[in-house]
Amino acid sequence: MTLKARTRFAPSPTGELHIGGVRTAIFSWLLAKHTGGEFYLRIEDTDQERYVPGSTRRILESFDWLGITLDGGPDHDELRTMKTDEDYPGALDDGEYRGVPGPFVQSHRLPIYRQWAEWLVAHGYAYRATETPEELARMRAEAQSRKQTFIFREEMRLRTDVRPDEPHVIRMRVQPRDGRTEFDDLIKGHMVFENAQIDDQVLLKMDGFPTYHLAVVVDDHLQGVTHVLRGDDWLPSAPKHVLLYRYFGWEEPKWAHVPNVLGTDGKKLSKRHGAQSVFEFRDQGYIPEALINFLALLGWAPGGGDEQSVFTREELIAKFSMEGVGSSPAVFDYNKLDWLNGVHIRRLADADLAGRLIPFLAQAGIAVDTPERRALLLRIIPHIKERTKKLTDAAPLVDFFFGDIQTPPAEMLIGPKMEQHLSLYALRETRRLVEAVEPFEDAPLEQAMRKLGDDLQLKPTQLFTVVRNAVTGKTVTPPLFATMAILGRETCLARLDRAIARLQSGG
RNA sequence: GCCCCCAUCGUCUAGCGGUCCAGGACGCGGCCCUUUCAAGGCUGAAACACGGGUUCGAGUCCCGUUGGGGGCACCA
Repeated sequence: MTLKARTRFAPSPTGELHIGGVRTAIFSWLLAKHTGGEFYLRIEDTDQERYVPGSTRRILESFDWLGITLDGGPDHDELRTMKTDEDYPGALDDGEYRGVPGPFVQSHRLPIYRQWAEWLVAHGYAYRATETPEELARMRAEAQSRKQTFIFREEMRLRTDVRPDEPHVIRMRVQPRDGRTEFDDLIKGHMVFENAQIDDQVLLKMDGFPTYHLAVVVDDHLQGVTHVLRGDDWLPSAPKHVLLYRYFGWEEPKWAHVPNVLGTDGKKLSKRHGAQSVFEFRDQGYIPEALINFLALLGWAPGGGDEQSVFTREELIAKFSMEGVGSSPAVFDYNKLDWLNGVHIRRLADADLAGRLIPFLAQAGIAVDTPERRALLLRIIPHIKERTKKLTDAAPLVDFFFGDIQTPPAEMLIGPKMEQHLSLYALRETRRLVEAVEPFEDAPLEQAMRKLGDDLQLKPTQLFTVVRNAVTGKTVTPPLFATMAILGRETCLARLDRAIARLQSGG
């Protein structure tokens, strides 16, 4: 039995939850759940400038929609006391869940970072500096003009007599200076970095906030994180974190730098490259089951000869392992997502699908707002399920059930390779049949219609096309006889009458 | 400029030295089923970036080249 993993997802509240980030979150969550451990959320709001009000709430809502439950994260109280009120109904009231200690919002942990930064100074692992961003930019530019890489070291300080009570930053002291820092990454393998390449990173900013580098290390340690999963764009700064763990004398977590998700253009997924928030996927009619399945497969495969590609959440949790995570970046493929979405839609129970469809139908102007209409939708579901790839596909398939139709133009009422009078005759005969069929159900209708087709010496396609178009006003519909049965005798008769009238006059 | 990562069909991938003239899935073509559209079944085309090694033997190990990506902030 593997040890229980505790993982976290630690976004900064700077906007919507992005699918690239979601995938990392999914891997983290799967790893935690696979081992029976915990997965929690931490909000990294240490950059006051980039803070976007409402994004924490949106992040919470995203996980809610995805069905990824958190074992820890900001509670109502904490959310309310953020820079802006970020309270979310789905958040829990407990101050601590499953033993993961909070607070979970970094701006609520400031004294902790200060304390550990001072600890580093006191123990010789960090020092105070006063260079302003402007001065640093100048130094950087100068180094560049001499074609040198700018790596900040304490002897470059403009002033060395920094007193603790004046404004300053705390920088880590990278040492040994000529050594190298090595660590093992679950995905990338053994990593070696020259310390000479690592700069004396600012750990505590002038405004009293920590930088990511300090905060992530302190929090991950204090909150018992066992596996650090994050995008591999963090790889170059990982040695700084490794060094900090060693300075503090803390046990290192397992590192896992997950390859990025690329856009179709081969570039890192970002706002400008077609990357989308989970809400956009939700609004486009994708269901969370499919999105999770798809994202999990982007970079992970069961391996060992297992060629399964459709997974439920539970199956993913059961089969996920870090060994299955690949080391190369993956391109987001909408074709496959669409297919998977269809697969998972087909797996939904009718009532479940109906419930998910209702908001999309409403969006399209189809109100399913009464028990009768709901029952109607439920009757239709079995016939549209396998025709629905995205929830947005349903509306055009069902609208003629819920409202009246435009009487189709005459040319639409003439069947393939048929004359007008023949089509008209077929329609009239169908009308008589519809009036008479008993019971007015799928099978009897089919039987009668097929016989009619034979009698008229029409191919099924010919007769059925004419009738379909007349009764639905569409050329693409669910299967005809079920459609007619659900529409009901009266509606079918009325529409046939109108079609007959149209064809009579339209000729 | 410096540092780092990556490299099997168009895409996601299996492959952890021989069982691979490279398997699966999406997509694409064809056929079947068929009242439209789907769904489903069968089937076809489609890949080990290149060059050196190591080895009896390399898609699999090593080095280099090329190509892609990422990082070099008091942003995460």
